[in-house]
Amino acid sequence: MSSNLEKTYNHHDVEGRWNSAHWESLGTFDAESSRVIEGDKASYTVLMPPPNVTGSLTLGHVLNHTLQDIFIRYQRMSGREALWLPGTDHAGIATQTVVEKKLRKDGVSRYDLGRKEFLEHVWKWRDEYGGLILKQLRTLGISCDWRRNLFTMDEGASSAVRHAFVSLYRDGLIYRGKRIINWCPVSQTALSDEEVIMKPRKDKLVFVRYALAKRPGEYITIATVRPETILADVAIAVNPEDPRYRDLVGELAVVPIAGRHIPVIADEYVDIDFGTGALKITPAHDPNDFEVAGRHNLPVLSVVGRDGKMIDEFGYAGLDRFEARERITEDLESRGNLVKVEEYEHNVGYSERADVVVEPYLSEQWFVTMKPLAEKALEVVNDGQIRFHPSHWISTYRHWMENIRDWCISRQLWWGHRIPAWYDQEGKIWVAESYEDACHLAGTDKLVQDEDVLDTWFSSWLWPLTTLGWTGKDEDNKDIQAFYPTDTLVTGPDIIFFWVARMIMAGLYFKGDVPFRDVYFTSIIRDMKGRKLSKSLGNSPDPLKVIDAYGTDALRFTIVYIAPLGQDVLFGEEKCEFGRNFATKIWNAARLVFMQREKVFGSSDAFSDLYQGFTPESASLSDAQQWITGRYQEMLGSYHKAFAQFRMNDITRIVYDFFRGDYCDWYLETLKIELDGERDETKNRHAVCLAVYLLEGILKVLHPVMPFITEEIWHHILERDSSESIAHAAMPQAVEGWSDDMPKHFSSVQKIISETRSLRAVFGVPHDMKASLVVSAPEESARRIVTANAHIVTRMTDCSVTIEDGDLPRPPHSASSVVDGNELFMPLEGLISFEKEIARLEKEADNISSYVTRMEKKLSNKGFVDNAPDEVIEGERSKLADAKSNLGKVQASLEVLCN
RNA sequence: GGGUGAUUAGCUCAGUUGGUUAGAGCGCUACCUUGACAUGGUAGAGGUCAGAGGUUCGAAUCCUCUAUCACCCA
Repeated sequence: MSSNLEKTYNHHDVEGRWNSAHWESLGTFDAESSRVIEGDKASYTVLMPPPNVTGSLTLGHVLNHTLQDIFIRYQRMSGREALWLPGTDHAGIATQTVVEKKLRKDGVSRYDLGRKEFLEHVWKWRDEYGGLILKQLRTLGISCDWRRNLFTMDEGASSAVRHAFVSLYRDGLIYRGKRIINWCPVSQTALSDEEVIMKPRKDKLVFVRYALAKRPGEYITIATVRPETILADVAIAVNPEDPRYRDLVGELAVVPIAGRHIPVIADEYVDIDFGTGALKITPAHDPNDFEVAGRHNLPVLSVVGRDGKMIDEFGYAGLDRFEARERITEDLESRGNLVKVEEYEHNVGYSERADVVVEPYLSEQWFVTMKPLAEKALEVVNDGQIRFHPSHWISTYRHWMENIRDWCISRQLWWGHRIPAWYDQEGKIWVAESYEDACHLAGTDKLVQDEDVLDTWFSSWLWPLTTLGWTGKDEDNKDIQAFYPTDTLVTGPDIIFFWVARMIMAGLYFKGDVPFRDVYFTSIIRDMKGRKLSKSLGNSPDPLKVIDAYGTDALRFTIVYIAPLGQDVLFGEEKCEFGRNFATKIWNAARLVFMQREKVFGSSDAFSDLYQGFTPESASLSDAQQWITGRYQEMLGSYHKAFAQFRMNDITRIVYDFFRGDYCDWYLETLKIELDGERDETKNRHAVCLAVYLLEGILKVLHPVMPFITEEIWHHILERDSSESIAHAAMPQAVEGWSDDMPKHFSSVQKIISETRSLRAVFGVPHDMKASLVVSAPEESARRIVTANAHIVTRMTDCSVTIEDGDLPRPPHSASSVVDGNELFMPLEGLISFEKEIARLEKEADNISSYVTRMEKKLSNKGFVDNAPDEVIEGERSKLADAKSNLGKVQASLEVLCN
């Protein structure tokens, strides 16, 4: 006999036993293209969003990876060749920063070491610490094919990056140009627009007057939040429609401090209502000004350098830009140019990694032309080739795609994929996949490679291809044939532009097909006060500590249960009590079932022989058994439907409700009673088989969410080798029509039990006192059902049960109630103050009669009767009839009591 | 300024195409530890479904406006 479970559930034991190393050594979660190509299995592929190699496990990862694991395990159990592709990304800025910081402690800068030696340090760091996140992910019990783990800097992935760059360049979609880009003065690199976070910031709006060169004593006043860039002004612009300034257009203004003469120009870009309506134009330090300057053929002057310090010729050089701002404001005041200063709150761009204000900076950078890529990528989402869950993200995606700007992909870093572009001695650009190829093209070996590296996302956007072994060079390998396009992508909505959109572009461009079919956007996790989790707030719980305290299964279950599709999640560690309690409940329910199995079956073989061929269809079922089997079928139906609709938290809800509400609270209670009362060995054996059968079904549907505890209990159902896994068991399917055909007798028994318990409680019948219950049922069929289940009613209510036909006069001094047209009486002789019962019945009668009034009004409404569908009207009529009959019975009870 | 979403019990949230006397968990109250489980069981209290209009025989559900909050993009 498979032994019973330990008396108490210990998640450390169970989760230790079925750990990742165990399954990895067995290859349990490895997927093979041969089983798809040569076998007839359908494939199902999930791409892990590569966590940052510098990262450590967060609750966001927990939610995200749990969801991916749920999808992959569900599909694996549903018979598909399920491949989950893991990996990490090299996180250019973050990693380089971490390593530089470490070196700085030893007083060494990357420039001291030189590029080659610095990169050796980074690789060393990565080998030492980069595996942390992967190790932590394994504690989540996730079922990826770890053999295929990929790092974006691996040779295959790097080759793919070079290939992608070269193809895009040759197709004219990559170019190099001098543009205003977002510059991070701390990391000293360019950033893409997406890496800039807009944050509200309080600044001073400074009003400055510029003297007009040809009109002594006259001024034009502008408003700016960046007075330090006045030194780089090349014009003052006004709106051509603005009557205040019309006659000033064409005049020359004198730049304060700098003394330069600049023109007053007219441009529609200027907002008449902002500030004074006159705008200083500083093309080197503002992208919009840059465009204005372009339209008017104005020069471009810079006064802020790479490190955010001034580089002007007017005495501020070397000052930080914010310091210079203060100083210049003071100087403007002393020179009489300062008109006034206003407090001003506006949105300012900060660099994502270093959290400093980005500086618009004019420099030579590499860009990807996005428009042609975006058009196709938008099309496949618009026409449903790729589906978003929840679908409202389509609008955000569309908006971005329709207003897309070119992607700045060069970074002034050392850690990353070096741009495969070389310059010859004339400065001509040669783009090729290798130095040799470039020399060949250029006809010289005197080439110098571009110093910059590519944006990390330039490798991430190839992730659906590189994880399957695409290097850009070969024909499709077997993995690509079998597993591309992938199926489901689970990711946070915060990287919809960074990653999701760009992968779609890359998939279409390089492979001619979408990279995935469904994108599930996860919830964003916040703390109990609704604040974003952040290290600086100290409000992000350490998932490993939560796992230690509550168990992985508990955390996984809880976080999915509380994460509704498309809404933020408020997480507090203590919420995991919910999942932990649920796990304990499962454990204890299984123990009960196994105890009963031990009692009924003598030997392991006897049980296993009967159980292995057992189906509910093959047994003759009691009312309770029919009912629970029907409920099980309904549960399976809604479970699979929820999966098909990506309603992941409903899945946990559906299983939870069935298990607790139906299986434990009702069915297992009746099982105990039936096994106690029944002397028929065959019936008992069938009863146990059904209980185990349903338990096994529950374990299977729960397994994608709680892999550990379900594995453990599954191994106690039959003797199974530790190399076997429930992960490869077949997912149960609902039997068509089962629950429609099954009589629902037990439902009325449940109602009688609940009502009787309620009567006992409301009247305070002492729990240790056996009461008696009289069921007066007018229908013969109802009497039959109650009779058949009388022993269950008795045990579950602590009442002796008498069944009478409907003519029974009310027993004296009885509490009463009505269920499905049957009257329940509970004689309270000598126990209870009757006022209490009278009060209760009066309240009840009030409720019912107000309901009756409403229904009568509704049904006498001509509009309703004429317009509503017949079955609705029928339904309302029968509700009214039921209510009236209940009301009559309650009133009769009242009369009896009052007399 | 443009867009997206939210507002239901003290708290966190369900409520599937309009047709229930609006549900759950946590918390609260009362009672219950002899054999699965107190990380539990049974019963109970608690809601004008943000506000105002509208559509409809009928609105938590559809429409409009308002308020508050959150996020995204300028």
